This record gives sequence, C-alpha cells and structure tokens, in this order.
Amino acid sequence: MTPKDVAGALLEAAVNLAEEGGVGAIGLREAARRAGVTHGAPYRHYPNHQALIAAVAEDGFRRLLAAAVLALSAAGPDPLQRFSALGRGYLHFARQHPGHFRVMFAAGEGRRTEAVKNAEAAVFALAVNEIAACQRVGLARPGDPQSLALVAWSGVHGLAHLWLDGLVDWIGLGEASPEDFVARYAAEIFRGLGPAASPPRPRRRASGPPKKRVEARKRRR
Amino acid sequence: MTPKDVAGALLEAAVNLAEEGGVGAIGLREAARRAGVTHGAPYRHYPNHQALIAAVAEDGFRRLLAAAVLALSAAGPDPLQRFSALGRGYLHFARQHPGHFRVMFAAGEGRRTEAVKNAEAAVFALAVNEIAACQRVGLARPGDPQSLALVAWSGVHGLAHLWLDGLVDWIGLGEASPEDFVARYAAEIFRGLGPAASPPRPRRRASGPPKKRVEARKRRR
DNA sequence: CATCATGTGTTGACACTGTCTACAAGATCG
DNA sequence: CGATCTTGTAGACAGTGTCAACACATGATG
Repeated sequence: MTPKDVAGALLEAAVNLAEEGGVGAIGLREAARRAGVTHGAPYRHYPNHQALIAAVAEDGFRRLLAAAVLALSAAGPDPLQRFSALGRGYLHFARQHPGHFRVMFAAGEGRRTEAVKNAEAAVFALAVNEIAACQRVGLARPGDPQSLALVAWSGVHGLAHLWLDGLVDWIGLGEASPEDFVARYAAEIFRGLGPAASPPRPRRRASGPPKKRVEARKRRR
Repeated sequence: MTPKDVAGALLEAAVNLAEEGGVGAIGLREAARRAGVTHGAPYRHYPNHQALIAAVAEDGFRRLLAAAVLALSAAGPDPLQRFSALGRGYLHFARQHPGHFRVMFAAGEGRRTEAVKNAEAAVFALAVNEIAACQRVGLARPGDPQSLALVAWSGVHGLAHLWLDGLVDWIGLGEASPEDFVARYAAEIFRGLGPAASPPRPRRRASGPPKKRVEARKRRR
C-alpha cells in the first residue's frame, strides 16, 4: 500500500460499508471520511456515486474469481468433484460476504459497467469449462456447455440469494451441515428432480485416485 | 378507491417508483408528492422509509401469488405442465416488473418484515404443493417436497435474477423465444445435468391435448 | 350542547447526502 | 523558471429522511 492510494482506500472503505449495511450504506462522504480525505476528494477517482458502487461490485467479482480458482486448484482431478467445489465456493463466498455479494448483483442503470460484466463473465467461464470437462468424460449430458452452465449457475445463484434472504433457514437444513447441504444440492442439480433414472452406471474411466462419490452416504448430525 | 386513501396512494406511488428506478428510487418525499400530500404525511401511515419499501415488497409477493394462482388455474391437470406453468409465471412476472421484483428481494435490516416473509412463504407453498402432486403420480422422485421445491425454486429464482442482470441475453437464447427458453429450462431442472438416463419413458396418462416435447431440437451455429 | 381526545395533514426545522464550482498546493515537463 | 496538469480542500446548493409543533376534523363523553 503506497503512502497515498486514495482510490484504493476509498474502495476498501466502500467495501467495508457494503459488508456492514449493503448497497444503501455505501456513501461517498462516509467513504471519504473513512479514507481520511474530504468529501470532495472521491470525485477525483470516481465520477459519481454509482461508479463507486460499480467498483465495489467489480472488486467482488474479482475476489470471487480468485476464490473459485483456489477452490478448483484444491479440488483434485475428478470433474464432478471440481464442479461441486465450484458451487461450494460460490455459496461460501455469498454467505461469508453477504453485503458484498448483494452489491455485485444489485444492478441499476449506471452500475452495470462493462468492467463488471467482464469480471462476471470470467467467473461464468470457469463454470462453463468445468461443465465441458464433465461432458468429456460422460458425466454430463451433451449439449451447449454454456446452456448447461447457465442451468447450474442459476441454481447455485438462486440458492445463494434465497439463503441470504433467510428462506433456507426457514425451511431448515434438516440435520445437514451447510457444507453437506450444498454438496447435496450440487448433486441434485445433476440428478434432476425427475423420477429415479437408471441406477448409477459405472463411470467410464475416471482419473487415477480412488474416486469417492459425492452423494448417498450417511450424513452425520 | 375511497376519496381519501392516502396509504394506498402512497403505496401505489412507491410501486411506480420501484418500477421506474428500483429500490433506490423509492423516496418518501417523492411518493408523497405523487400522492398529492405533503412530505410529512407519509409518517402517519409508514413509520419510516424502510417500512414503505417493505410494503412495496409485500405488495409484490401478493401480486406474484395472484399471478401464480391464475397461471395454475389455466394450466390444466397435468402435474408437470402445472409445475412448468408456475415457473413460467414466476419468470414472466420478474421480466414484466423487474423493478418491483428486485425490491421484493432487496433485503435489509428493517425491510424483511414478518409480513413480507409470510407473503413469500405463501408463494413457496404453491411450489411445494405442485411438487408433491408430481411425486404422487411418479413424475418427481420421492423425498421431502420442500427440499425438492427449494431446488426448483432456486433454479427459477436464480434464472430470473441472471436474466434481469442481462446474463441470459449475453449468452443468448439461441433461436428460442423467451417462453420456449423458460419451458426448456423447467424441463432441464427435472432432467438434471447428468448423462442421459433412461429413454423418455411413456408418461403414464398425460392430459388430453397432444403433448409437444420441449427438448431435443437442433441448435444453430 | 360543550368539551375533550384522537387521528390525520401541514409546516418548518435539522442533519445528512450527492454534486458542482472555485481555489490551493504540488508534481511534471518544456 | 514558468506553465500545465493532477489531486485534495472548502463552500455552496438542492434534495433526502426524520422529527416536533401546529391546525383541523371527527367522534365520544360529561
């Protein structure tokens, strides 16, 4: 942190404000106050209020991308595990930074900058990649991977929102821990809601290590 | 409309404001202006700003419920069709009233009133009912219907958000109309992303009209 | 009927916000 | 050096949420 990085300090303050009180809590004057500058200074770095919010959103997508890449790198080679890790990471991020997460998707006129869209597209591209990997080994049905990824992402994204809004808690997780709950949810996206199909056919040639299934074993408390 | 229903006029004005500019556009003074009263009058009907926003959200859930009931009543007896109609109605509402829809889920401290939660729960209950109906005729796999409904609703809800945020347009609908796209999406939730399971077994006793399949057509480019 | 109390709308004030303009200090560079 | 550009400051303005004081109607109660 260079001695005078006002733009960065403002962004950091705005992120904290978002974390504390959501989009509505992001204020130019308050951010300036926390950054130790006067109320006019922000206008040298952000043209207006919306731009600061957009910067917070973009920063959020960047952090989410970093978290997702990290989760993938720790997930091992099994495509289904990797995909599940992606969803887990997404929901973990949303639950750990609810305010920031909300700002990312609190769109508006000026807020949905090109930079925000690009940052979001980068995250989405990760999901498309993993879906395509699943398709290559026959773990996902064929078809446009972008369409499949959209289905998957919609599910995870919607669950994140509903969770933040308290619906999941209202329904209850049952006896499952949040992590188990999410893993089960990812499995359900693959399985679908329809009637039980064919019995789980033996996978054709998964990667080296002993593959462990994500679903269907006893779950503790 | 009784000659003096200030509360209703304020709510209507606030709904219009939400429709025009989202949550941030809902203002007590502007609503009062549009309702033809002075800036202090709203405080006789809503204790503060957040309460007015919460009222808008609650009103939105009420309208959504009405639309969903209407869609169900026009959907015929086939459980899968009914469930699809529910999803279609949800997305139709979101796309037709994007501002209002966003307010419904723009949660915050004071905004998520008990009344809002109840209105939301009523809508969710509809989905649970339909899922249970699908289960009864073997069109959905067994299990806690609330859990299955959560999966379905997450998907539809997330798709609605992503659509409003422009991601769907960015990916492209292909050649499908929005209606076809949504119907296909609903079918995909049931089918899941996993590899093609059993060949589509003949449904047992579908409703009268010739059923047309929503899936499996060529996609361009 | 006269007299309250209660509910509703108005008015004016306060602190706060986003935004703009004018100005001061410092860096950059011909 | 002097000119120009960048960055931060200070003050103003309109607009906002919120509150207290006031005005006026309505209806109940003695």
